[in-house]
Amino acid sequence: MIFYLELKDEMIKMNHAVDHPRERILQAGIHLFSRRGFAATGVRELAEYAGVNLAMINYYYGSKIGVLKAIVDTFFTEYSRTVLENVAGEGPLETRIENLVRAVTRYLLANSGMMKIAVAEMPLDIPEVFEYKAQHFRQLKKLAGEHIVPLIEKSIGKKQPAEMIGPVLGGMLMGHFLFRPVIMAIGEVTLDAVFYEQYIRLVSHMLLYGLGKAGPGGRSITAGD
Amino acid sequence: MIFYLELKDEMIKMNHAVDHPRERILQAGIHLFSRRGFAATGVRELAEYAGVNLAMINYYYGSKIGVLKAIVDTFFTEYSRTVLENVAGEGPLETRIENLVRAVTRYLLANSGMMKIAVAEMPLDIPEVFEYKAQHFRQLKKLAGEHIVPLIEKSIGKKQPAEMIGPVLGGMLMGHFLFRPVIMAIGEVTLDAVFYEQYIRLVSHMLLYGLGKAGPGGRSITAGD
DNA sequence: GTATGCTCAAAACGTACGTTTGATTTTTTA
DNA sequence: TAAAAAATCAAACGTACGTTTTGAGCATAC
Repeated sequence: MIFYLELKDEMIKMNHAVDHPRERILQAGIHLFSRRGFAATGVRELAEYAGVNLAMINYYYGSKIGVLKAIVDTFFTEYSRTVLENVAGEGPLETRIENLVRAVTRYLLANSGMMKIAVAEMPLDIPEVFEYKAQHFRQLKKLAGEHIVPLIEKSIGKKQPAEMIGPVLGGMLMGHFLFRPVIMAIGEVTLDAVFYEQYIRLVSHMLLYGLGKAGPGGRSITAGD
Repeated sequence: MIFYLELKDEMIKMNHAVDHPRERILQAGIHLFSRRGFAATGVRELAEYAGVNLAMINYYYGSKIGVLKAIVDTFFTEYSRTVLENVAGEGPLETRIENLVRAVTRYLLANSGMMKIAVAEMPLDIPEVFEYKAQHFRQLKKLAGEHIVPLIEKSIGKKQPAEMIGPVLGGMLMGHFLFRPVIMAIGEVTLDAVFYEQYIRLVSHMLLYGLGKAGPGGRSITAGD
């Protein structure tokens, strides 16, 4: 369950925030926006799914877009924190990368709805929403510039803009979850814990060593380093 | 300009297919759906942007969703062909990967609107549309299984499901273009030909060698192979 | 020359949209 | 416990939606 301590002081006091209409609307928004799409989801549908009165949406969030902004805000905040907590530090590169991939994958697995909304469902033609997304993106770019770009430079030995590497990495990590509903529907693979453990190791390996032959142990690069 | 020879025989005969209302509607759909979103775009808005009469949309495509399906169909077909034409073959891995990244990047650069629609704007709650996407995804999965997975196995030495690698690769290549409008708005980097040449080399390198130290030349892995 | 296909403007179809209102109930405060 | 504040409700606001129909004008094909 997701908490939003920064939203309203009163929510901190409450011990059943999950049952609060405000939270119910948010969860309904995540569920419906990520499936039907933001524009295709009606406020009546949203209210019914949340089990609250129609007027409560505008009462708590001001507008339908207010719900969207709350979702996007939560996602980017939590995503940034997840990346930051796992990419910083001084341990060996292999450990840090695998921890990062594991943490981000687990977060996206638990919050793929929010991710889809944040990445794909934002109506960028609304200036207010666009600026909202740009603001969060600047944060992520700063994060990439401080922690990821140095790694790239060590590898390629050339300065690379943070605008390049952030989306590439993000897309790499998010790609699976954007297609997850379709992958599940095809049904030729079971998306269980075993799958994701293998997935995390695959992505970590690709991130560290790429497709190039890395030797039988899969770690020949660092072994000879 | 994009041609759709598979749509209708009559289009092949025409020498000004771009001016044809059918094509104008499709281009308008790509432009508007990718910016406002599919559900948020009205058919009157679509007709006006295309410069055709409102009734022409249903006349040619049956419904608003028909326009969407035509766009998605075109994208997946062209995307698959682009990947296939550049990943197959017997040349050195480095060359094939860089050619693949270059071709896909160029295609996505020219068709980022269609990509965004195909990846993000599909109303998956409509069974008909869902099945449409699943069908195309199966194709892509088969393609990945035949041409990409063998490369992975060479590197990691372990069988990996095609469902894993496809979306990871796709996300890696598409990530930048999903965020492109925001990147452009931030405006700290110019997305010109120079940028994309550097971008292609970065992604190719990451795909081949990852973030691991690849030596001063950036090719130490294959050099010692 | 008449049939067929294409394009148009305009109108109407019923439905659904996001938001607001004002009254009513519940909770908090003093 | 009485007054104030917050929360919840049903109903209505005007607008926009996707689609279909009408009837006319125009070109091309048989």
